[in-house]
Amino acid sequence: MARRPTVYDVAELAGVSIATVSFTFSRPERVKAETRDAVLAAADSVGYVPSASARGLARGRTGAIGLYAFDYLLEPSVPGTPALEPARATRLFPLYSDEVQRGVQLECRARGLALMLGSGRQPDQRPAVIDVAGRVDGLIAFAGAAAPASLQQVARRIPVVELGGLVRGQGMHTVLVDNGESMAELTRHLVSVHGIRTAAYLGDLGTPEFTARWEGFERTLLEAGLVPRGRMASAPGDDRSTVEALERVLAEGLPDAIVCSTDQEALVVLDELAARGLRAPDDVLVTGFDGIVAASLADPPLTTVVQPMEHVGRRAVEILVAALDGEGTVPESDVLPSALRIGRSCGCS
Amino acid sequence: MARRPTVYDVAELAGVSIATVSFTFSRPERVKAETRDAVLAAADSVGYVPSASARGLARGRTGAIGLYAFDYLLEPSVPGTPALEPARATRLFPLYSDEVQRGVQLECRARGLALMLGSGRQPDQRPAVIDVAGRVDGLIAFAGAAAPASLQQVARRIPVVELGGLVRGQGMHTVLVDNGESMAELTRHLVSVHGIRTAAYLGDLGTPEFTARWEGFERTLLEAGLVPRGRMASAPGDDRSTVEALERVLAEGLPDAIVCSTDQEALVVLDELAARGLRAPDDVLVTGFDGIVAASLADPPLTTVVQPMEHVGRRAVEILVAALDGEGTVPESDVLPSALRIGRSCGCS
DNA sequence: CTACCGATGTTAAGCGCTTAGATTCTCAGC
DNA sequence: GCTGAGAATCTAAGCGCTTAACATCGGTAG
Repeated sequence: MARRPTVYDVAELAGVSIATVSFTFSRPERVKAETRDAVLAAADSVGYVPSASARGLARGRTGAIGLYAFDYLLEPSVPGTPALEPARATRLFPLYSDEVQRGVQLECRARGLALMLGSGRQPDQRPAVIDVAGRVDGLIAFAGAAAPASLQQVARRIPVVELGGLVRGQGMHTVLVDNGESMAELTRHLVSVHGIRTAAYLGDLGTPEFTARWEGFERTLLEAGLVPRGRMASAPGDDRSTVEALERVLAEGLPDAIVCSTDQEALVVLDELAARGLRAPDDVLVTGFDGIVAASLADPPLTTVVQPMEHVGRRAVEILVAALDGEGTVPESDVLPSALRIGRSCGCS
Repeated sequence: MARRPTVYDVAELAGVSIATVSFTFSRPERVKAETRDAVLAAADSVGYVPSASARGLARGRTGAIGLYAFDYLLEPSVPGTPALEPARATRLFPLYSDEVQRGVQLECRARGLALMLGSGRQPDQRPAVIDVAGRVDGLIAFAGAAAPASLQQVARRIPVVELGGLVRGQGMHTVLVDNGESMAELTRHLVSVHGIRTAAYLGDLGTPEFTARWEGFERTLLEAGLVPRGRMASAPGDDRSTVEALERVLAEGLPDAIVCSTDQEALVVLDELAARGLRAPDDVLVTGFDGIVAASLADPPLTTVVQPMEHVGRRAVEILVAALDGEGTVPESDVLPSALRIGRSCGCS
């Protein structure tokens, strides 16, 4: 590549100072029309591409926001392999985070913001989230994707939205649904409509959202005078852990219902049950949480709580922008509505 | 926000020069272990987040690559609206570009690269692709998303992969499938298996890929001794144009088959046919191209050409990285395999 | 004719980091 | 104790852009 042309090259060619070149782009009204045209012509002719690094350094802001996500650790699908049919393909994509990311993207587009994507796979030792944070004016992170301490450190400098996180201090915000109440509603459905007496729960407590789901489940059963079986540790995206959790559940004897903390886990459960000749809802009721595409494509379709994923993403961007614009009243925490979606996995027709 | 701490702050606190701070992060082996620890401790204590702008400016590279995509112009889905069922929801997401983007993302993650997303919605007047280009070390763009001239300008400075584009000059690369042959194969299927005599084509010629598809279709019909009806202009994502194209087709009389340049258009065609009391494949055969999720969820499932979308994205990143590493032999153009997928919309069982 | 003004440009001082090259330390070898 | 070679660290010159502050140039009002 040839050396990148800079403002100096453009200025020289146009016969003006570099300040004028800069003003031509940033505040055209301060430059006489003909001068402006000359500068633009010069810029075109040398192929001027302004350096965002230099601009960011000089201005103190980059004009981009960052999204820090999990590291999926997916092995690449093998080329030449026949494409999966949709019920399978959608197990991998789009998942919860993909739908949220889409909302972030759409909102960034609408606002003319560039979006920087990062995740945990950086080869170096320093926390990768710091790396992303250094590039942007505001950061959105999925709870659990970055160490809370790193996030708090970042929040001291730029506004941070931790999706599904707790607000712990200045500069931190969160967007989520009422996980506890949503899970409670789902559980009440199982109790009052389907009359379950025993229910197992699969999921972990890695983030505040997950904790709230478990608590909503537990609370509801207790309120109904039922005794929840303990929680079996299982993590979305880690099928192994889910299978093991299910095995432990089955070892205790088949409950009336298996409530999972996410759709992803519930889908694994459906598969594993099938592998053992068991079927939902005939042998046991199964439910999920999130409302991902694959949930409705499953057989039977999952009964689940649908999160407004696109809006979670959009709202996060809105909050960031508000915080960056220095609006006084940026909410720390924003709770969006979710909706119970009845499929057939809970025994409804 | 407090003023961001800089290397100077860290250096002062650790009692070293800024150079040492810098080396601590970039070449730790050049710094004595205890000094290093002191610097890291100081960095932690002040909450140091290195500025990527400054680093990028000093180093001459940013460590990020860019993806420049279409501007969907989607209106936000209204919160509180009941979620669409999957056959509908997947009409909006994930589409071709989303699947490709996913490949780009996965490959970037695997390589520890940050990914900058941009699209045409920037409020200012200068070409938005230039803006993205200024932020990254290499750029991937969907053909048709950015003006060819802008892309060529960018390619003079950083490597560019135009997905589905033509290579026009130094620094430009492309990744695509053999669109002409794939479409020909699809068309041959219609001719030889289903014995069609007349076929209409819906699509535009906006990019080299689209042109190749049309040519593959036209050529195959001619080879079979059939006379292609003319091409009706229609664009994916612009349903209005597709509906109008279909109306023009119907005005000429129902052909045996309607071949669409993309799945998105074919799905609109299925809908519109249904609205007129017509049904594929009974009344007319319909085919698509791309292999998006919605294509298999349609009723009837679309017969289509499946592109290796994830791999298109991955390959683009690989090419960029190779070009950035200055490897001698970076292919200008990379043709990936595609596969015919028979659904029921072509009349197969 | 002078003083003043707005419009248009220019000068120059950074922004926070990297990195040649210079300097200082440390310590083995004599 | 002295020397020399690395090792460790520092000095200082940018990287390309923005922008406050200042200069210039008609034109106007008094």
